[in-house]
Amino acid sequence: MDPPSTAATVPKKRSTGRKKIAIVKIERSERRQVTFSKRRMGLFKKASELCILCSAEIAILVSSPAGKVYTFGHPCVEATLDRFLNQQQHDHMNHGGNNNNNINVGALNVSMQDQQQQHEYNEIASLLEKEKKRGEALEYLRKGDWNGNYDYQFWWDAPIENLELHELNPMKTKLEELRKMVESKLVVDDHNNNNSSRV
Amino acid sequence: MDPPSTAATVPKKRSTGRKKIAIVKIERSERRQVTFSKRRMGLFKKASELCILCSAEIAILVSSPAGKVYTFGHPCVEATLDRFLNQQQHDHMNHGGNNNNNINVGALNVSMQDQQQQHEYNEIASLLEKEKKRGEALEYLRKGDWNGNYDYQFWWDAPIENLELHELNPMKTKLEELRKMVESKLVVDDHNNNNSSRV
DNA sequence: CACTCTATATATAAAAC
DNA sequence: TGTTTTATATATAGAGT
Repeated sequence: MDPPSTAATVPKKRSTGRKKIAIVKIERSERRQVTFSKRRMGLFKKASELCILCSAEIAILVSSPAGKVYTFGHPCVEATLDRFLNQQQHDHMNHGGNNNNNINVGALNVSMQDQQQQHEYNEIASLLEKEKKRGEALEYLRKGDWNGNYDYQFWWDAPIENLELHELNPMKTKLEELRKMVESKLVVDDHNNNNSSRV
Repeated sequence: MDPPSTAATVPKKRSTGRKKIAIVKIERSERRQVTFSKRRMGLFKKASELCILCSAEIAILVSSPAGKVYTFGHPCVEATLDRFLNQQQHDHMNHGGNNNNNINVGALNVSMQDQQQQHEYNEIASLLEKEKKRGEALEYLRKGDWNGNYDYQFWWDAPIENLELHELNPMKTKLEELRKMVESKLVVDDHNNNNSSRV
């Protein structure tokens, strides 16, 4: 049902929709450029909203691989930069144990910067911890305790085809442990829920 | 499977979902704070992605109404800022010749610092993504979508303790299949290598 | 505050203009 | 590169823990 000659009337699908992409460098320069452009705008928009919604000030400097530098500022880049540099000289923020490594060499220094970055680091580290906890049930199964030396996240990730015999034994043992866990769980559940699923 | 309208047992909707908001200053300080926090994180994440995807450099400085200043930088704030501000005296990072991870004032300092820290940040961010990915699989299973059509590579990632009986049966079946695979592999290996490991 | 959950608002990857 | 369309992937507001 694809009349080549009367194509004009066919409401052709113009897109397959947004695709998921991995966050790794986009190799095709054309795509990279397009993405850069789109995302830079999106970023600036987000920044703008953040400022308005929360009465925050912001300065963003982005340099594209091409070398061009784009900036965004609210109320303006200079103002925020000034404030930032200024605060560094005073540096009276809540600095945990670090009083002021207010070095002041050159126009910039790292004093507070370090603090903040440390904070960011801590934040994301905390997130990571959380995520890890979610997989707590599996942790003990993670590779590392058994004899293999493969860099797989989980021992079962190892491609069996490539394993040596001595590596398979501990694997099998673990698998059986796992199976037992499952079985015992089944019993418990069966007991509690009177659900007669057969094993 | 239709709940007998016993109001008390009805799992109440926990949320009405995201609401559209106007981009104007949020007056309630509590909400403003929460929003600031969420969006700042989102902004930094976007920035991070932009950098990775497009090999861009970036520096973001945000001052919250509370006066705190948060920064984000890739590869680090100074590098980008410095480039923007003064191409002249960018050697401040070397601290007059001593360009290392010296510790000066205070307990923290970090001077060695940003690059290093940023690197760690990136690494941990990457790890976080990984963990999140695994977490997704867990989540689906925990939610009872075991029989769903999610194409996760590792169905066994499910935290058994939290699974329900009906979720365990298919799991067990699969575990046994897996075990058989291992066993058969053992045989092959045994045959080939004449390694008398027992199963 | 830090985190979860849900329902929705937004941001965007692709493709074509 | 700018814009528009389409189909989806993400980000998040609001409420609760």
